[in-house]
Amino acid sequence: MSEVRWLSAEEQQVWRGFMTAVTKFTEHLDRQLQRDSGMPMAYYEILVALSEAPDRALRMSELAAVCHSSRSRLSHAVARLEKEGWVERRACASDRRGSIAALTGPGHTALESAAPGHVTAVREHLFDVLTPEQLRVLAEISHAVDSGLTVECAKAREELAEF
Amino acid sequence: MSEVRWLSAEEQQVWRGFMTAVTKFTEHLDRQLQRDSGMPMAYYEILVALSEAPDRALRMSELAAVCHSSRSRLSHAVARLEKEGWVERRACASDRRGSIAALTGPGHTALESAAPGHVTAVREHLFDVLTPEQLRVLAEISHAVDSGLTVECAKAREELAEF
DNA sequence: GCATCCTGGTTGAGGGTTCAACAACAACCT
DNA sequence: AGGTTGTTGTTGAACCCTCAACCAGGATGC
Repeated sequence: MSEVRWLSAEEQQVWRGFMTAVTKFTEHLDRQLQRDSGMPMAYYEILVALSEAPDRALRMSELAAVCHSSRSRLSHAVARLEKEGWVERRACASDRRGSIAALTGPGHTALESAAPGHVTAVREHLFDVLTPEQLRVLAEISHAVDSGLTVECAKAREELAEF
Repeated sequence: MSEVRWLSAEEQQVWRGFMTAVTKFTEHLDRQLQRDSGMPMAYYEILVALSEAPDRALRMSELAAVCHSSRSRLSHAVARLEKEGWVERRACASDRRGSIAALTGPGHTALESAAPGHVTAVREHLFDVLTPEQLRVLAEISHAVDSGLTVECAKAREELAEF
């Protein structure tokens, strides 16, 4: 084990500022969606993913990949969305293990009525407060962080594969 | 009500990339801390806040403000931390409603043993993957988003005050 | 064919968060 | 003093997520 590379004072400031902003931002979006449309953001994203898929339907595992969600989480979520009448489950023809989640009519309606408020919140609190240059860099940053984590996952898989 | 300003294709790309990165990043940190130290990140931040306070103690409401947490959440969290033996509650001398949360010895030890792993994860997946210029802009962005939300809160309070 | 392993999906328990309701106290005003 | 209002903190129910365990079904090897 090598020495821990602690954060400098400036780094701590950036770090805390970043976490504060992200926390407040996502909490704001989540609360807006919950209050105005009765669904958490994770569920909104499931509906969006389904609405954009061919036939508005996806296999559970594909849906999980698109939403960056665990299979377990998705299973619970779809159960809840099904009870709400927004999604229905179908059997998968080609693989009898498979389960297909499909957006229903009411589900599509719910999504359409939730979208304006959500998009407005995103625009007002993200796009409206940033300059084009900051947005450009934000895209870079997101990409860098994301691939940093993807590399991490690949490394973890490699380590597992060593045995 | 005016028209909804929908996101353009480029904006959607930035938005989704950003959310993906943030989600994966925070989930990674949370999992690391939970796995290696048995606490979620929210609890780590409570311990940090206490450790930096005079006498390693803070009133619940101040602690909530520092941690950007609701009073309810903090109350539940401190109850759990107390059961763990990491925090203890004391009465507040100047205000009999008040409750003071204080870091215990074991709590400080737990924090010290959790810190290296957490800081390392933050460094590896945030600071190491960004250029100094990107970090500078990230600080700007965080500040802009944060004050955008703070303005929002002030506006909400004003509206309430109109009645 | 069949044993083994892997994948897709679900389930239940445990824990964290939110929200609304509440109790206790402080502050203020008359 | 006494009533009203505001603040502090807690509680319980409902909900969501995580983790580990599990079942069913495909895939691979012999």
